[in-house]
Amino acid sequence: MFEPVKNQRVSDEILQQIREAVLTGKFQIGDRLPNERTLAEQFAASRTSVREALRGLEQQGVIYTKKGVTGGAFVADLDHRLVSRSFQTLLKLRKVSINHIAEARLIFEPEAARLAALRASPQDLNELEEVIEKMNSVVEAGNPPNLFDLKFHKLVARAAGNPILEMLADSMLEVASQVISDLHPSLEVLRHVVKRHRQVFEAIRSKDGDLAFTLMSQHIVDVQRRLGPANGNRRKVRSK
Amino acid sequence: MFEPVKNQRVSDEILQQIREAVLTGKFQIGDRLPNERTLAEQFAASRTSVREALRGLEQQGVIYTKKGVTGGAFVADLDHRLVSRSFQTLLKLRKVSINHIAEARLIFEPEAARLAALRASPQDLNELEEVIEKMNSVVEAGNPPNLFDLKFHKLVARAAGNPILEMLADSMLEVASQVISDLHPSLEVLRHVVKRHRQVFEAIRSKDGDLAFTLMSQHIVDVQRRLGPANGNRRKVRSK
DNA sequence: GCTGTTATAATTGTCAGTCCATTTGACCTT
DNA sequence: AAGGTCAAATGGACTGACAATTATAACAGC
Repeated sequence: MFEPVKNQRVSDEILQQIREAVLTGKFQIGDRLPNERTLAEQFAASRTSVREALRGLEQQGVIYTKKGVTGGAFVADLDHRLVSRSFQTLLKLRKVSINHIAEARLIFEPEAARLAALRASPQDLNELEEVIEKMNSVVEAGNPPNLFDLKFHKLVARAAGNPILEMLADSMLEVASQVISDLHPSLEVLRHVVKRHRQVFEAIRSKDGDLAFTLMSQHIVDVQRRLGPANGNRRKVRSK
Repeated sequence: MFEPVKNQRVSDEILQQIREAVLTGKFQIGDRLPNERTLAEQFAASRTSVREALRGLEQQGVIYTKKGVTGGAFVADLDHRLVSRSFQTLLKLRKVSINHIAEARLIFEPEAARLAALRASPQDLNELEEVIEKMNSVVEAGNPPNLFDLKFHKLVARAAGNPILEMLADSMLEVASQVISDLHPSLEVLRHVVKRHRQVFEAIRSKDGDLAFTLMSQHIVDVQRRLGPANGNRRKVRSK
């Protein structure tokens, strides 16, 4: 019924005002905010409070800061990573199991592959191919290819042209990859993964959405099956 | 090739360390962190830097602070609201459209319904039924039922037994529902929604996953079709 | 014995001021 | 020209002090 009269910290009030100014376009992407001392003066507050506000905005991804004479606080170009980061924190803190992630991936990634087949730009295709080849050479050199494996899946999600799918992929893969890389898969397994990536890529390139969907599905189930023995209770559902 | 030797702010280093400690469970939800002066001492840094770190963690939703003698920084029980908020920020900045949300819903909600049919507990079923009836009476009384509509979809996601789906539903639906409620749907439309919810519920209760999937799919497409005319540029892809 | 009031201590919140570090561009020297 | 030096602007860090808030303990009055 009644609102708290005034309880906010000074730094919160400042944060709010700057955030609003940025969100309503009073500052454009890349614009530099007034320097800390000026802001403190304008808000009739101490530099300390201004700085605390700026740290908060930085964490929100709204601004970034640079040092030096040309430095200052600049308006950042917000993208889906903003959501990704908070979602990741949530996943980590809530200790979501690897099985839950696998299940969610199995829902999203095949659809992402299907959409990618319909929407991928030439540049998307180039990047996909490039990352597959990189993974291949790293694998053949006997090194762990986690990063490129990850990147492939992220690129597919990006090619799907829906930032929500992209942010989902980013969040879940980031969390899952830590677990997966701990398994130290064999050379044979890794070669198979590369092969699968190539197949998915070909399906996307030839705009065969259904095929891309199916292949991605199989790929994820494959990898998941390999993880399976390590943690028992997967796929007990679906059997119906 | 070479990494930057050391560039981080003191406050960032502190933020990182505390965040890690919380994420790895060294501090449990509700635990109180040492007070600012102690932290400053432990990190061999000033209180200012510690405070900047705390402001950052607060924005991440990892901690919250209270004043007074029993006050301090406490590990927060992170929930979806943070993700929702960043979602809404992106929506405001038009980095995400309502169509993207619709597309994502169409991917995961039917699957959630299928899983719910297989996994829903008796209590889930009770709650689902209850919320449908509530929505029905609100609709018949001529009031807007946004909250109960929302709740139904969230409950389905929860009944699916995968916290990731639940978090997603919580974050995305919040945003979607605002847009939908702005359309002030007619009594007729609302009655139809209630009917559809009942059908989905029946499918879940009778453990018919495929039926639940199909019905939920249709339901979302239905609602989406009604939104369609209001904002032109949906489905412009796919046509190729 | 209960109730309301008053100290008191712990803690965050805020401030002003100082100095340091980094970065860039202007100026100067060779 | 090339390279070095210096000055200025800016964020980064620290210090010490005080204010505001909150729970608890002690106390006074009835």
